[in-house]
Amino acid sequence: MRQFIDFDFVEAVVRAGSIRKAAEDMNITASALNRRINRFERDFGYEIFERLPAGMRLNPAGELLLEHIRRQKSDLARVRSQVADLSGVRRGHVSIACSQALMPAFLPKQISRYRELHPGVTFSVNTRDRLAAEQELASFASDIALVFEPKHMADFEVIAAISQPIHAVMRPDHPLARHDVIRLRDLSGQVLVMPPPQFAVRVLLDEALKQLPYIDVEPVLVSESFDFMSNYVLWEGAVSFQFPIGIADRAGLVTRPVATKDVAPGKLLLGQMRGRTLPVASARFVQQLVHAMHELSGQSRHRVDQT
Amino acid sequence: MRQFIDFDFVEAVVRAGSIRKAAEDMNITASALNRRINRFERDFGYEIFERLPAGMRLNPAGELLLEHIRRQKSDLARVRSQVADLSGVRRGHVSIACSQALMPAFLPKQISRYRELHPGVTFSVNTRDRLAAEQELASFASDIALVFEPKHMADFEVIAAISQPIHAVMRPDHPLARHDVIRLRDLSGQVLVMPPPQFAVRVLLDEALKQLPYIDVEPVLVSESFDFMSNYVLWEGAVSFQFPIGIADRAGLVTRPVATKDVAPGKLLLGQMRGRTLPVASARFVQQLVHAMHELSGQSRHRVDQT
DNA sequence: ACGGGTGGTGCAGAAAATTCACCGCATATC
DNA sequence: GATATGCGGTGAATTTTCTGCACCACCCGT
Repeated sequence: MRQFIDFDFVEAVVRAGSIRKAAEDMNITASALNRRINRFERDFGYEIFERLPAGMRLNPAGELLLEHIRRQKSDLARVRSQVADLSGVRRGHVSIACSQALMPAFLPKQISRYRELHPGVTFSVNTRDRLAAEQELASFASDIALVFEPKHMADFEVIAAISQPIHAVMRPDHPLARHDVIRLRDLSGQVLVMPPPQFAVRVLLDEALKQLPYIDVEPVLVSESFDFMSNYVLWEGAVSFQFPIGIADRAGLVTRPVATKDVAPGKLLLGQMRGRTLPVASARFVQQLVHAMHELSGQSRHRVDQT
Repeated sequence: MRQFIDFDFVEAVVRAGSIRKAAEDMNITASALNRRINRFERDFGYEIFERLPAGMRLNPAGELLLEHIRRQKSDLARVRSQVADLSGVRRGHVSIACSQALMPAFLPKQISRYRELHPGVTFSVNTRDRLAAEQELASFASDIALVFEPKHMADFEVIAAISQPIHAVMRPDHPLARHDVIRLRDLSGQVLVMPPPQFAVRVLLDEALKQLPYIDVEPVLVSESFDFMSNYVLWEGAVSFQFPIGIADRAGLVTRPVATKDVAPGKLLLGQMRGRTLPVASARFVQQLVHAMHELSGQSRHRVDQT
């Protein structure tokens, strides 16, 4: 879009930190960029950059403006997507920030199902922790987020939530595999594999273990990758943990729920930027996700009731 | 702002209905305007105008885009006002759509008081009925609305509300002037002056009169102008009606409240476009209005309690 | 058939943006 | 303390973009 070229230049300067670097990024002379920025500030009525010897930094006014620019662009994208929908083209792009557990099965399945209906829609999916996901929503870098136990920030609007009891992952020949439900005390003395302390699975486990200080449970292996942890369990007869939504059916591994009276279930939250109107494609996909989550929630509740 | 020139041109074409007329309005050649519009549509990716033999009309995509343009401009104005506030300039503009009753005393007083603190802030005030006021909010033509008994539409967000018992307006020598409170039955046989049926005062009176069909009350004079009605009462010994907020102290006229058990009081509502973040100047003025309305409500309630 | 309205186009000249060459300045570096 | 490097800013020439003019094809009501 021709009109937002000045906005683009402002953003480039913010990113690069100096006019000369930004000019190089944008394939333009520093001189020309300098003039554009100065003219823009004159038009806008206020300076938006601090001129430091080392380069340019946004001042508070600039921060406000940058926020406006981002909101504005995002809104235009929404309008364009609605217009596309109007002419029956069904195009668009959906960007998602989510936690690891959605990667093995849930999101691939949902996205492929959605693309069967609307092949014109493209996706970007990135793993982000609770905090990073929320920041991406706030900066309009992602449309929707799907994370466990996010710190509830003001800008995070929860669209749907489901409860996910933690499951233990092990080989079929593991002694605990005979249990239908794993109690916390069963873990005493077992070889355990866990994610680092800030991960939702670990937070919930640690919280529960604080109640039973006499039990000896220390992970022998800590990793940020659930994929790696699952693979490791195949080799040493160890026990790993994961939310059921993150468990891909894999030969050689079985999963057993951990009793929810021992360990509180994790909350998976689907969220967006508060007050934002999502583009058509994203809004549709959110609808599908909400539906899928409700189904899942019904199933898991059913399973829990059986135990 | 340099960047929104294309938006301005689009709006001009929408207003004028044809490129040639719009070109004249914008002091530019039709040829140049035509190119701009075509280039814009090419950049945007979709046609936004229908080319008719008679001229140009927005298509649905264009409607969507126009809405975006308006929202966008309004948001930029808000950002600019916030920035101005940041640098301590205290500038800005407040546009108000309100009913007649606010014109004689309330708004002049409030605006002058506000401008004593912030002389840099300018105002525009227009009388609008309930429906038109809400439409102005929705199209961002007005920041705030102050109307009686608006039809509650989805986009109208009520910020504050006060109750206003209807008052009768008459000369001091009128027989009813001896009463402290006017009962509905007292009006029987009097010479009455009323606004047309859609006005809030009239709606409330008609509603009350339906309960007492045996009373003979028909206005001898109907006018849309409360100012005119008040003036007329000075000449013929008639009775007119108005909300107390709309009554300017005027020599030769007295007002008496109509008993609220006979006629329901009117509701004066202060509102804005739902979900919108108002510019700093408007937001401040709204705060002042809310305060003033609360004070007024306290007074009137006090007065009502006395009766 | 006509006159007045519409949007659209080729081309020459006007206007605006970009480039290139510099300047002054503050900060690192030796 | 001299030097080198990076920064933002400016003047003049050049390139790109845009505008204005004349004109076309079209539709409509008379």
